[in-house]
Amino acid sequence: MLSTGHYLILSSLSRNGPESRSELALRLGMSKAAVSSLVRDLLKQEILCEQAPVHGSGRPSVPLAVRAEAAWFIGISLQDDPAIVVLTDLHGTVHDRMELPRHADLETCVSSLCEAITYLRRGPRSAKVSGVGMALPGFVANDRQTCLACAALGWRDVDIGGVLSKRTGLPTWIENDANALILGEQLFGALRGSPDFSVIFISNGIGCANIVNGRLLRGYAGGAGEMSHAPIVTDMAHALPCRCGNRGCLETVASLLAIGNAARRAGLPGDIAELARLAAGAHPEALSILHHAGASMGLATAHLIQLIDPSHVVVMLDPNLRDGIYGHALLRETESHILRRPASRSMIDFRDFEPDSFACGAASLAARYFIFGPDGV
Amino acid sequence: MLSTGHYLILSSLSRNGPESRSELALRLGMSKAAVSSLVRDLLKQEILCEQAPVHGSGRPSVPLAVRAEAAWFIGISLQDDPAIVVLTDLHGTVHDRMELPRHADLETCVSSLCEAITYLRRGPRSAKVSGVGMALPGFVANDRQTCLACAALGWRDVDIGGVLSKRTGLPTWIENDANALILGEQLFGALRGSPDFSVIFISNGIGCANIVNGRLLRGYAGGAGEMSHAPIVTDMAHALPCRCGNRGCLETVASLLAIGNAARRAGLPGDIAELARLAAGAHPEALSILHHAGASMGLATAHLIQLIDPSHVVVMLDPNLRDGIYGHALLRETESHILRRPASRSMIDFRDFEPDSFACGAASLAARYFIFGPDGV
DNA sequence: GGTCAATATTTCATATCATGAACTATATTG
DNA sequence: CAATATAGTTCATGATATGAAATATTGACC
Repeated sequence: MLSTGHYLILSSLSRNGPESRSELALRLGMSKAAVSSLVRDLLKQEILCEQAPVHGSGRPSVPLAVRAEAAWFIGISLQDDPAIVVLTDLHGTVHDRMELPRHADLETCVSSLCEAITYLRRGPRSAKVSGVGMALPGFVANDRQTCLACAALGWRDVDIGGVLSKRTGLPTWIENDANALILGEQLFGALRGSPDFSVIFISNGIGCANIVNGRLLRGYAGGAGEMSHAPIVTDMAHALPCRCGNRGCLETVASLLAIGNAARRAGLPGDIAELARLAAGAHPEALSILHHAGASMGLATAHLIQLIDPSHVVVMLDPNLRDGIYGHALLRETESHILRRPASRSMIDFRDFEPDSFACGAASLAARYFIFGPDGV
Repeated sequence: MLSTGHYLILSSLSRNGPESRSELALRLGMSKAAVSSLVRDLLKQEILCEQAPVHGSGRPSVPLAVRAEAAWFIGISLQDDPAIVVLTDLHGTVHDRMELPRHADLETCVSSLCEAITYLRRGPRSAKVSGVGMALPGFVANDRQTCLACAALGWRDVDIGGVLSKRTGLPTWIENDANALILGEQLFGALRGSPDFSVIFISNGIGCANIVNGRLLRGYAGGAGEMSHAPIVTDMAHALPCRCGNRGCLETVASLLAIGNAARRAGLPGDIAELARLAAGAHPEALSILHHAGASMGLATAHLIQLIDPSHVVVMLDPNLRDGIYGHALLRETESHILRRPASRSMIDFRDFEPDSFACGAASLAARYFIFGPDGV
């Protein structure tokens, strides 16, 4: 069994990349003796490995790294249809994947997922698969087991975590899709280790999550990051009703669904790629719709930046939108509404929608437990 | 010297109020033996005291409490002119206070403050004064010593903490005014121990700070909570220029200064109390100005709630505004733009502006160190 | 090539700290 | 008064981190 000390080492190596025993001791404020002994255990258990020595003056230091093959994880995304199930290693690399229809019926859903999991666990790795994570578009209880509400699947108070855990015999964690995404980014992604950043994704809906002080910002009722229903259109003459009951929410103008609807209302094609092509050809209505959507998104992003002050905002969206007037309006509107920062670089990183992002984030939920331990250092 | 264990006990008692040794052991997950021994030390050092036994069945339990007189703190507010200096005990009760002119000149400012501190430290308490905290309207560096920028005082990169510390011989912490306010509320106030809440104050400027996951949300560059420059007026025909260089910021419509300016532009008195009186008498222009200001404040508050999801939002403002159309518009606009929560109670707590709030918050910065220890448990 | 200085890592006796079990203390209840 | 229940203490024990000294492994310099 691993102790708190072991987990400290593991999480530091995972966050900060390979480091020698001496560097670890310095960073963690522990004695070299303690680190040495803890590392010995982790090497014996083949969780860490030694890398090629680094030569300086004096005895070379031996960087220690987390072994990718030390543990494997299953990640499930119900964010969209089809559902995606992946098998990742401890570095978040996907080694195998499956797509299957997303079933709303709990029993059908669980059986098809379990079948996929059994398939992905085949072979010698089986014993080292350490947990399952699931991302879904909805609210999840604090126990990270129960889905409190999921409009897309029609679920209410569904103990999907408990059921999966019982059927697979593996510990299981459930998360909201945006939260899973940012937790994956924090553990595996380019922004690994950054203590303050945000992720926004724009698809049929709009999702947002924030890491602050190195931890996920959940809020009092788990509703933090609900950018999607930010009151953006305040001119009530133009505010559209939203499914949440209010009017003028961000998602009524800036989501793919909203853009498609607006286009159809104007007699244009509802398909995003086609609409973007029209806009690129200077079609005035298409330009207007996409500009309004992008600027609204930018305004909401400015609110986010002013309130939360992240170091980066990762924005995942369709390349057609990113490269056209939507992306341009988003950037311009954001930057014109935030206080000038000393670093003049843009803090917005566009990123393509990659199909496995959510499933990877889901797998990271289980990996997190392996790396940070039961107390979540 | 106190160990981590001692600070665990101290912070638990401070957060959760008096508890017996057994209750502490349960809450902190420590053995009764450990708690017993740690408490013994703290009693001997007169940091804790035993309260009257509570009788149940079996041996009565002895609640332990933090002794208010165990330590004293100096709190300085430069939030407004005059500056305020208070002496508080470990419970945040003000025992003595002084007001003095707020000097922009560093040397004059420091000398007058030191004089006040010397005066407040007179008498037998002197030895138990453990630290100094200061709140000022500006940006503070991460070391909590240097004021990076303060428009009201014209300061830039002023090591006010270092100077005060050297002159008084006491450890000193500097904070932004809103941050000091919320940290005081977290340590001493009614919301003590709540892990997710926000504080907004409305005076000549607008300040905001948030506690999330039990910690202050500072953001990447210390700029979190900058609600004051949230882009609220998006209709550029009506957006007023703001001192930050943008247009339509919240503070150009909702701050006392902005309200006064708007009133004067309309040929009305700039004084808030008088304006409120006119509005109460149904003066249409006064009503319009105050409604617009309050609704703007409410819109920004809705953004805050949607993004951060606090359990409470404490709003400190002039009673004249709270009880009139401003407060009403603020509440209505906020509630009409947030997702319905299961608990239908309002999450907004109005509170009067009390003159010593900021100085008390400042004192809490030093008290925090005494209670949580150097590692800030 | 040999020696020295520099740095990394390990060893080990020791100090610290929390624990569990047994014990003591002090109440209520009948 | 005995039985019962809960609070708090004592103490031997075990786990864990520590500091200092020893060992290991290199580059630099003569």
